[in-house]
Amino acid sequence: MCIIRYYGNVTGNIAGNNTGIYQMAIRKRSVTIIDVAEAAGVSVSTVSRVLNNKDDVSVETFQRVSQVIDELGYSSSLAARSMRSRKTNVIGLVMPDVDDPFSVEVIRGVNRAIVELKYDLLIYTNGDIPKNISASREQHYVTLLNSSITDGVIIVTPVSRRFTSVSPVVSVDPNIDNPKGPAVIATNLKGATDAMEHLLALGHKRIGYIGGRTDLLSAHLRLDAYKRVLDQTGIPVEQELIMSGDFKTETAMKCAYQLLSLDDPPTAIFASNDQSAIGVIAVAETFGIRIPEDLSLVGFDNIPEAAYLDLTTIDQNINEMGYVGTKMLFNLIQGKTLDQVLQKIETNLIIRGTTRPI
Amino acid sequence: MCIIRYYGNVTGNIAGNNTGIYQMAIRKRSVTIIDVAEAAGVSVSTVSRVLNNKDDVSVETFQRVSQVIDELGYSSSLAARSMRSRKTNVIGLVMPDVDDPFSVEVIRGVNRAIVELKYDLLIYTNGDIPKNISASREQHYVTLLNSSITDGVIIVTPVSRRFTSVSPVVSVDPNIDNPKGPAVIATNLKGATDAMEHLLALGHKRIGYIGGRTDLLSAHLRLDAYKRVLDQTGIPVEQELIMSGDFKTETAMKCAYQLLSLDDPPTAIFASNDQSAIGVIAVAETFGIRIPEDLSLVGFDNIPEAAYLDLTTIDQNINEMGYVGTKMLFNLIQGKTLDQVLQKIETNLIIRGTTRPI
DNA sequence: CTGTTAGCGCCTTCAC
DNA sequence: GTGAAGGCGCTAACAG
Repeated sequence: MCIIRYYGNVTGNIAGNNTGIYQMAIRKRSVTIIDVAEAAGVSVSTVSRVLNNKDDVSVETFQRVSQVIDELGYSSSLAARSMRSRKTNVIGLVMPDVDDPFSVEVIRGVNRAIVELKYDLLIYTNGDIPKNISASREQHYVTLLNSSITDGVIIVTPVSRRFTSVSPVVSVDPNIDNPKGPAVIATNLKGATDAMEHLLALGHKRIGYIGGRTDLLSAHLRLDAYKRVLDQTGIPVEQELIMSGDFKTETAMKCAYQLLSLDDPPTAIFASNDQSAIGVIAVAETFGIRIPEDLSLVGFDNIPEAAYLDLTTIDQNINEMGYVGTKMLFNLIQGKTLDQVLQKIETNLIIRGTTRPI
Repeated sequence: MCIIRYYGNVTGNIAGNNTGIYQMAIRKRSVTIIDVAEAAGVSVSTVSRVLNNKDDVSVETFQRVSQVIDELGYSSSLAARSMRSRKTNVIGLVMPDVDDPFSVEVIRGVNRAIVELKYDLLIYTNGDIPKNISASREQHYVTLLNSSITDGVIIVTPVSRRFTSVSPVVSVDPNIDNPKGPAVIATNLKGATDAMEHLLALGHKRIGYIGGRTDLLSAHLRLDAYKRVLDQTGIPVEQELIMSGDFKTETAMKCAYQLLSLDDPPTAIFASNDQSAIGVIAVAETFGIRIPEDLSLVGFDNIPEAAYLDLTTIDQNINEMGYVGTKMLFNLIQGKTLDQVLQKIETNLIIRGTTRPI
């Protein structure tokens, strides 16, 4: 008849767990739906109805329960809620690394969509996924969120081709050729081609290249474009002009150092991302090489810093990728079919001050 | 005897819910502990023991179960898990807005600590908390995470003085004078004082000020410092030199416009944050006013962009604030007592190229 | 319109 | 060393 609750009440507790002594009998707990029900003198299901704005509750009851909820500062447990109903109104974002301009831009784009769609956002990261990434770990994160607390997840630069999941999964900038699931993909080939053609149009013939992380598809595609464009123009591809970086400024500095130390140094450098380009700028300065007078430079990504540095680059619309991905996910959650399972986001050449005719 | 499962199996499902027709009988579900138990020919409790590394399981059983877990790609439901046991190994971060340099820096700091502590991070945001912030909403987010899926949460720039929560809560840069709970606080007064003294030391006497969001404590403290330093130096505080901004570049541009349009314009401007300083730079340019030749400029925060702009500013060590806050939270979760409930993070004056003697 | 009942997936006693 | 039973907080079906 009467529901017995074994737990003590704790408010404003800010210290750690004091389990150990009263382990079993007294345990901290927060206000539950039962507390609300008792206080309002109704059943739990009625409270649940109020919580979920069902319309089969009398106005009077609704108000009374609402008031009690307010007074008790009650807020339903996400865990319990999502265990019963598949609908949580939050979407998940699995990030390889939150400490990276690319990721931050994706977050911004996702966030923009979230606000529009009136969803909540849960970003999941273990801080250094990239260092030990694998398909199974990715699957783990997806399962963690999707089988529990989110209505769907967006995963950024995944290596997996497909995911097993109860709820929809959208990949943003997947790290494989032909993802099986819905994905937002960048046009790396076109972007890199544009960059190269821009340099060639300016009359550059000796063009250095600083590569990106070899485990990333985008890096390969950009290098492919570099080679292909040279090939098509009849300019020989020279190994000494191709450096292998890792998308980081520091490594790019070493690459730039090598390139600029060549007997016949390049008159232009295509850095496979903006952070690498930043490394080139730094090194060029120490060499007394002026940009763009002595050296033209093109980056890739168009991260916010690029504008400050007046860097010519390829805008990858990273923000838009997050935005579009979220919209796709939303449609899937709604049970709609996608017009485009693979959504391409166009790149744009942004000509700024680091390139000029030879 | 035999456990009957009413659900169908679905793998690699990427489309939306197809409930509606078989609503009750067939529902998508992921691999559960029961599936693992059946496949391994043991009971669920045994699987649970393996999952939690209990030592009362025979090596043989342990291995067999582990293998099945791998094969099935099973991963326990965060929701269900955290409903039974208080330990989830993930900490929560409640952000006012992920689309903001300050927030991004805090995330980076938290992330750094997370990696060290081998915890997982769940960042929660509804995208536009600042627009409708209130103590009750904050409490809502804290409860949402803490009563469910995290072992503790960090909340950034909260307005609440205290939180009711089962697990520990640490405030970072709280938006109130004397927070009741553990908090990491910036030394806004000292920082702003340093900025002003730097300008005075350079010989500036007419110093303009661009304020921040009036709902933020930090903005008030910085303004206080501005006035106090002038007072102590015997320079009259002039209202026409004090503009009220909102920490945003656009608004700061209007303020800068007004300041520079004065009959007797200031020779220096102290912008209450770097984003405001960026606005000043933009407007000064349109006025043909050179920085630092004609106008000295100091910002506050030292966001990454500040370095590119060669902006003299106050480094608030935002990153460190997130890091320290996370460490504090960790200690609380471990049940330890804090040496310092209020942890101050010192500010530093970073002199760059936007200030010089008058 | 409201209460009762039955689990969601998991962990934790308590038996054996 | 292992299994059975109960319940965490909640929602959804079914009665009334």
